[in-house]
Amino acid sequence: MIYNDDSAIGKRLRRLSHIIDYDARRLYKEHGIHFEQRWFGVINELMSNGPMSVKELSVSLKITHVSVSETRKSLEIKNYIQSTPDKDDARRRLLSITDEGQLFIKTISPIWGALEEVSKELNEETNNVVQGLDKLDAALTKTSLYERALMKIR
Amino acid sequence: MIYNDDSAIGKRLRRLSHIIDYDARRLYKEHGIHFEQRWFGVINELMSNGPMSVKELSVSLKITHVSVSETRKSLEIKNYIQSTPDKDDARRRLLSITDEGQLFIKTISPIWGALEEVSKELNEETNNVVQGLDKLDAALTKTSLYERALMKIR
DNA sequence: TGACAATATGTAGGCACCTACACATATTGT
DNA sequence: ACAATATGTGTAGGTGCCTACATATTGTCA
Repeated sequence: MIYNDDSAIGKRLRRLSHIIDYDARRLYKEHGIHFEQRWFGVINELMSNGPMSVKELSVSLKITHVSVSETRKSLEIKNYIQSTPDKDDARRRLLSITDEGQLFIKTISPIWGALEEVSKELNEETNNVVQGLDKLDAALTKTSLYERALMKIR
Repeated sequence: MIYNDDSAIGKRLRRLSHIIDYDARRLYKEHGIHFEQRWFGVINELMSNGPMSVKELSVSLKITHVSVSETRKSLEIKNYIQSTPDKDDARRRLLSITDEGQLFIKTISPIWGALEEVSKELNEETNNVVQGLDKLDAALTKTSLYERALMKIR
């Protein structure tokens, strides 16, 4: 008996995300730029929406507040963003891009532009794999893999 | 300017693989079984092909020998597999499943069976997302994301 | 209004993978 | 035959995400 279970999907997802992350990192590196993939979402959101809290970012990026918090820290150390306590709610910190961050964005925008084109190209070459991934996301949101498996076992 | 580059693909891949890994882990856990996702490939290969070396496993699983080596160690600690030096080549270690490993496989096979069904179900609900992922893999193998991006920049 | 629940953020530790490097053993070419 | 090279495996450390837990602040309602 040879199994070919969801790890067939999970495995592919893992492999591809690592390949893409690695190649993107290499691209920045070869251009003499230190850029961490996880920065992208936060920078992009702040760029388009202005100041946002950790929680807000975690919702729109669909990752945990913990990840956002860690990313915030690394971006703040680099001085690309800053965080100020919200006066109306002392629990929240409002993150925003610094002037240095703006400069950094200018530096990397040619790379972002290139990657965006590549993204489109790849999606075309794969018969819209993005749509398939979104369907997978929706399917799992509706009924989780855990629930689905439980039903099969019983 | 709002970018929506390959991180749009990379991000989705990362998110989905984490969701799937987490849910699968939860499934084992709730059945009182400690199972690590990374074990699946190695166990499955050894099950269907008999003893294999670290290198051979890394090739057929399309992961690095380092990952296989780490997985080997954890499976060996659990006493689910054993490794013996190859007499014809002292550099190689041949990995094989132990009797205890066989028993363990019996324990988890209902779960593997369920997950396999779920996998098929999900692939149907997503218009064959697996095919899309394989196309993405092939596209990136032919011309890497790095190369593609370089061409766009110049 | 004051205890209890909800919310926002942070820290510690885990997971599955990776590269860079180190080491031992085999293979090759002159 | 033996130095140079290739191959198999292992360790150290990194990446981006996660859960579980801790802490501080805010909101709620008897």
